[in-house]
Amino acid sequence: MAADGTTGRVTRRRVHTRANLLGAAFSVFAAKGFGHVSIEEVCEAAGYSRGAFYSNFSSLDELFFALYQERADLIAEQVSGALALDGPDLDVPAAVDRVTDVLLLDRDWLLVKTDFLVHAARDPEVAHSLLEHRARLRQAIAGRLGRARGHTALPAVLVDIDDAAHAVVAAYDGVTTQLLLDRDLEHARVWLKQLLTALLTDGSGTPDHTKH
Amino acid sequence: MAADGTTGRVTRRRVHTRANLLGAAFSVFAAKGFGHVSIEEVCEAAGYSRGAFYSNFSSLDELFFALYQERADLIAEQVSGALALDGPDLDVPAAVDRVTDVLLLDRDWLLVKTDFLVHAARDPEVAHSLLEHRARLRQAIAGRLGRARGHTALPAVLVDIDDAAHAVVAAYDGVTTQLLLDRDLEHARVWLKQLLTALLTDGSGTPDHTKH
DNA sequence: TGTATTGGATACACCAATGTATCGAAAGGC
DNA sequence: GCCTTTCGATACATTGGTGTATCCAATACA
Repeated sequence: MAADGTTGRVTRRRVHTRANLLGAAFSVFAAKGFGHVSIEEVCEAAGYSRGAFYSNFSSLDELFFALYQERADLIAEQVSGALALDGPDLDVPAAVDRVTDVLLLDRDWLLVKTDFLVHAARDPEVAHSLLEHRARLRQAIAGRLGRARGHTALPAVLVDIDDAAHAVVAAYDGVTTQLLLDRDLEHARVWLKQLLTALLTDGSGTPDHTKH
Repeated sequence: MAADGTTGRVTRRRVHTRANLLGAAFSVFAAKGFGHVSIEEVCEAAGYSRGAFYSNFSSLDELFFALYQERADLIAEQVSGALALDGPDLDVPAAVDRVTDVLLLDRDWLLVKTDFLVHAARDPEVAHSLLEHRARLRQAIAGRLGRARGHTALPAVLVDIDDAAHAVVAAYDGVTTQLLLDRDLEHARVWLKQLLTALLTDGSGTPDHTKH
């Protein structure tokens, strides 16, 4: 049998090999891009034979999907953690800093994520799952913004907290795109903070002149 | 000989078939994504044999690159046109509207462009050419913003016109990502305008309550 | 510890795509 | 309109990846 949820007997090395395959796949996908990767390459990188692969997954697509889910959950957790980290409210700039660091740290993840985006853009079902992940992120952000409200006034056009959260994600996506091309992580960090500040304050905030 | 610049003799149907191949490739790439497309598929879609392909290009990568260049130039022209369209200065909102329409109109182009991004992210040479294209866009935008200066004040954090142009592109990228997933063109248009307004004004602009 | 069961390796047949080499047919120069 | 050059079609050999079927080894449970 393949990777169906039914647990006929239990397993132990199975989960191990599955994890290894996923880990190796992550590296290979990041390096070559989904669509330029063969099942054999993944197996070789993980140190397994193709038999192991087909025992755990039924296709590359399935593995890719599982891989994305796993990592996306992890990131979502980290972001939530970074947002919840400080006290009951306030200190948006600090939160922005922490989130920025979490989101932009791992170039490999950005690559895989973008591959997945391209994949999802052509498959409504996959797209749905990605949209859900993004919704989760937005909720965490919106919740955090709600707690901080009153301290920082939003610009007139972003009255709605939900809109503000949307804007944050859009800024993140925009900066990600640039970062993928110029590989300038430091600049991306600064830049994302700058963007978020512009979006989340009404302009009367600290006129921070931390320029390139 | 293949596709070298040296014009031994002239041609005529050659340019025609080349254009056909590029056109067909655009559709096929948009539908399936680069990396899931074979040379044969492109040829079949264009109504040619593989001989024709190898006579005009030496690899799929080369064709993809040529395709991107062609379309990117076209878009850049359109954007410049839309920006230059109104008088010597002013009317940022109108310009925003026109540019928004140009940039988000063609889903197929967004798909191909994102594929190209993913491709470029792994190949510095390709990345360089994409960065140049983006720089051209930014220049056009910055120029336009310069002419409009004084009428709309930028937020404190975006003092530099160049930074503002950067922000516009980032907003575009961010909205593109969302649009690829939810396919809601109308919402994306509204949303991009909203974002740009938030970024390009100091918050004292029209409190436009055009909400979803 | 023995044994029923599962996990993964090996071997196989198969297909799809690639790149090349050759040839007939357009097209342009004269 | 002839003849040379170029373009593109066809045929071929080759490769690389896929999926399946079979078999041995590791593992859970008694």
